[in-house]
Amino acid sequence: MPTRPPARDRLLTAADAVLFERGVRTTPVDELLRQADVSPATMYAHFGSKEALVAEALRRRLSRWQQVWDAHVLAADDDVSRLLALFDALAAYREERTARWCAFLATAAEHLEEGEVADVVTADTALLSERLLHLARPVAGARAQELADEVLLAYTGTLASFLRGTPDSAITVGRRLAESAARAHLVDPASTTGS
Amino acid sequence: MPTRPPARDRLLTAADAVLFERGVRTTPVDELLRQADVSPATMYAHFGSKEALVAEALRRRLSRWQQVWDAHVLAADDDVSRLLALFDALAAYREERTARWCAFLATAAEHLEEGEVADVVTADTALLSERLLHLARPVAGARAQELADEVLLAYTGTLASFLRGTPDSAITVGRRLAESAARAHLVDPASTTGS
DNA sequence: GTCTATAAATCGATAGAC
DNA sequence: GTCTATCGATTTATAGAC
Repeated sequence: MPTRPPARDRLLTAADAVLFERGVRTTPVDELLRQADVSPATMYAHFGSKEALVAEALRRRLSRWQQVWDAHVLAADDDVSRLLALFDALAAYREERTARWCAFLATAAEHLEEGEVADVVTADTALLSERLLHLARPVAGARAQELADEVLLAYTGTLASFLRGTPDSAITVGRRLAESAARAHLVDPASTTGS
Repeated sequence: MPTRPPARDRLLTAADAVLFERGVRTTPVDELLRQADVSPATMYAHFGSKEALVAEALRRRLSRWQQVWDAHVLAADDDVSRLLALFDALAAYREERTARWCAFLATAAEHLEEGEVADVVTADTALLSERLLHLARPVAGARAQELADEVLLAYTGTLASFLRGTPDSAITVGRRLAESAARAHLVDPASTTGS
């Protein structure tokens, strides 16, 4: 018979499930403790603060998200598809993890202060910027930065669209927008200068 | 000599200045009272709750934003420019009012519950959807809905990009993305069917 | 209409025992 | 490592006087 996971894991599981659906600031520590069936003292023994628990949950999210994105980039078979794999990965990721919109942007919106949590949010943006620039290079050459900026904005727009009550169609629209941008760079002769 | 504005106006001014820069939930009523130099009792006599004050501040924002957008649409002199005036209006609006990203999306992100506040957020999205569909009609004809969706997503992406620390370049990138989408529809013969 | 003072509730974190 | 009980701070909202 299956052993019950340790308190630390139960806390992280509960945090991941509730925090980014109900909101980080909106969810009291109490709620996490109830869902994980853990006492306050145990939680503070493991993490030291709510902030630290949130940061650890976010780091796990970022790590998993990176994996999913990687897999979809590898599965794609041409340069444009690899660039747009971001949107396919998003669709897949949203099926395995629940979140109202984007855990990182949501946390950025709620936490102005600097600290451990803000660092993970920054790391997410850095990951997106670097990888998109890399993936845009074969498509747009010397103008890769421009294209990467456009794809990141379309991706960010897709995520924020969920706040407007838009259903999954936002992924389709965002992908289409990014595809238009990619094609615009493909037919542009100046863009292949650096390839 | 200038008469001091009544307490109600001072409260709304302070709310507009602080609430959407520091965050609605993050800003205590106390802070607004101090900035407006108004006592708690007076505030609750006028508005009844923090929620109601926030809602009124948001309604004023929406009203002013609509004015600015209108002016930029009227100033534009062709169909594509009128559609993209949204981004020029945003640039202008951001110079006269301070906000971390978008007052409406930020409020949507912080408030899950239904109520007065959520209604204003919904009204903002409805305003954008309806007007963009109208403005996209002359450009994309029967495919106006597709184009309107794309422009709204690019706009939403521009706003949310501010959370990533992107400076004003987000407006430029978003506008470029929307322009690509518009041009893609212009050269598409199927899109003018309904014009 | 506006004030001072305080109630009432919520929430993050700790003390001390097992 | 984990628990029960509680502290201390913060925050929304109200009571009662002027």
